[in-house]
Amino acid sequence: MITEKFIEVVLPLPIDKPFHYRIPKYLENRDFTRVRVTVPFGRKNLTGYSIKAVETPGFPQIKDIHSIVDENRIVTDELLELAGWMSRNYVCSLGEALNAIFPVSLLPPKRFEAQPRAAEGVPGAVISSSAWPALKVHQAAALDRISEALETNAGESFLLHGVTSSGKTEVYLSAIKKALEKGRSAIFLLPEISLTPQFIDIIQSRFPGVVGIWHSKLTKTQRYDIWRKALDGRVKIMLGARSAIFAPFKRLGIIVVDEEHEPSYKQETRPAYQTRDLALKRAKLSKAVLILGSATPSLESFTMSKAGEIKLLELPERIDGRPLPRVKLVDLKLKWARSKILSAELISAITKILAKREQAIIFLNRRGFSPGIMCAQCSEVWQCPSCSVSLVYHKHDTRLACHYCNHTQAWPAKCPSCGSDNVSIFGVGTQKVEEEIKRLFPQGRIFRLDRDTASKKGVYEKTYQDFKAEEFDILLGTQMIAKGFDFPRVTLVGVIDADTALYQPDFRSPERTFQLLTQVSGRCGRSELGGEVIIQTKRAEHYTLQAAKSHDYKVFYDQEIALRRQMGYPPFKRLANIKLRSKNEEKLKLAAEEISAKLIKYRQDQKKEFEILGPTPSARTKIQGMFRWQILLKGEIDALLDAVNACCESKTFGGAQITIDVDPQSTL
DNA sequence: AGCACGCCGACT
DNA sequence: GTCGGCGTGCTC
Repeated sequence: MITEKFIEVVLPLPIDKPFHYRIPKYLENRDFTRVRVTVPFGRKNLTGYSIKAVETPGFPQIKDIHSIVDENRIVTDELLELAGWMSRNYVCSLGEALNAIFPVSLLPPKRFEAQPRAAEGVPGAVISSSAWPALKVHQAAALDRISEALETNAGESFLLHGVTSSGKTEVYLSAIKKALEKGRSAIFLLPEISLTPQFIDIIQSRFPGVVGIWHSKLTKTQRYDIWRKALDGRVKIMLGARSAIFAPFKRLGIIVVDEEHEPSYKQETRPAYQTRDLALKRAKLSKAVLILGSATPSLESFTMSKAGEIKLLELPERIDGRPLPRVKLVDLKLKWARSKILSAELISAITKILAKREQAIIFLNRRGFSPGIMCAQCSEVWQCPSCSVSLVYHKHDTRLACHYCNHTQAWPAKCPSCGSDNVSIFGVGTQKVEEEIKRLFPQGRIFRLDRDTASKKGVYEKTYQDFKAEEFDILLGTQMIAKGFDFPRVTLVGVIDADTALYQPDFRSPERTFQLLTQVSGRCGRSELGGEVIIQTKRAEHYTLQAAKSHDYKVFYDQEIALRRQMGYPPFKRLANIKLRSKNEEKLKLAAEEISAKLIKYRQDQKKEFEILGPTPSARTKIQGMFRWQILLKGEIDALLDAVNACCESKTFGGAQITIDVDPQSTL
């Protein structure tokens, strides 16, 4: 009798169990372990991962495998372990984790031709000898420490803390060069917005022919081509946003996570991983060196460096030796002069730079004209009908717009609740600031860059070029002007309102505000012209603003970490947010209460320790017609994961959809 | 995740 | 009488 062979396959579905298939006779001498296979599942075919061979089928009605996708084993021990870690830590199935690492969308295109493999490990062969500037003393010291770690091969991790323009990039590039000289590969992660053509040019000129650029606009064929080249060694450096952490290198030597504090490193969709933590885990597994770099490290990373889990490397000086710009906090509790938006100090600073033919960047983290519309009679505030947020008045089309969905409506002639026609706007958005600057400085040339003006393709790049060419004097905008822009003639940065970001009801608000203020401040004083930053606030005494004023990360860290400890927030305790959504508000509330009761019972029965905060309606109770509630768990990570696994096993509950966010970026 | 099956409300 | 809502359960 012929013995049949079976394999265990995990599928990219939220089902945490393997399925069994028979290996058909014509495929019986192929190696099936750790390759992608296409299998019949229900009434269609799915591509999954064959994990191991099994002798007996675990199911009576077993089906045959349809086909094999990969010629050779792709799922290495390291990456299988990484997938297992993701599955537990981000509460997803093994198949979902594997699908993040080896996407089933990365299938060989129909017309894909295999190319010859590159000779691996030719030291120095792929590195350009020109254009490598000499390192300054702090940079060289940091590089020495990293080079040592590359030698010892112990999977060491570093936090490279360097002020704006301290030359972190040259340290990264030199460290990558060392890794490549040892025949190993490199992953270089950036927040999506920092992946600019200028930076791509630099890295490609230093490492000609071996850099793979991994970004969201690649076609399927380009994506597969780069991935394939990384797999067989023709690409040695993968440069990209968070998903580049999964580059399939077999001899990974170094991982760089630049701007490691950036919230975009947290994936918001399933599996909701934190790239930074994944990088730490992958570096350990591959015995690779990890460099986390930032001018304003996340509280998590800096705390790890204090505990010695990662080594702190510091670049305390600007590369050009120039001082950081002078920061002035303008207290808005004091009298207004000629404007209700711009303080006398900011007006006089703008006047000066216009006279000197220099440039200014004005920052406000809110687009639109006015973020609130209120009835003066009965205080009714206009909200989006499908999202529980205020509508924002946009002056150019005199409409009210929701910033969470695409709803817009006409300006209300009368208040729907009291009939009064005394409807007024309050608050300030970028459009209103633009109007105000134009009123005060009719001679000044100003451009506003926010999601409304930059929605068309090429506007962002053109604005950059035009501002650089001094086609206008004042660049006004939101978050998107805070990062990466380097203009030598910008000598003034104005922050219209530091308070809204600071007083968001979220535990990370001070951290985000400090990071943002440090970042926008870094936009000026980048040349011999010097620079000044003016921050408008009603809370000038706040430690976050005081620390931003003195450019002192450590002062900020000490204050903020004391609060985190006192309140039991990360990194001292961890969070897991159980998010529930439903169209039916009543059912949602009941489901949330029932899950909460289950959690309380579990905690009692198992004698576990963690806090259960809620259930409560989420800060934005309704988004696009869906009501949202949440239960926030706080405690040791293992206790949280066990509790979530025990109490929220199904994806729906009482008509509500459940998603679990481990280490949420924000609790809003 | 899909997709089928199944059981209750308002329509030609 | 049926069309269709979404609640539940299954997929090797």
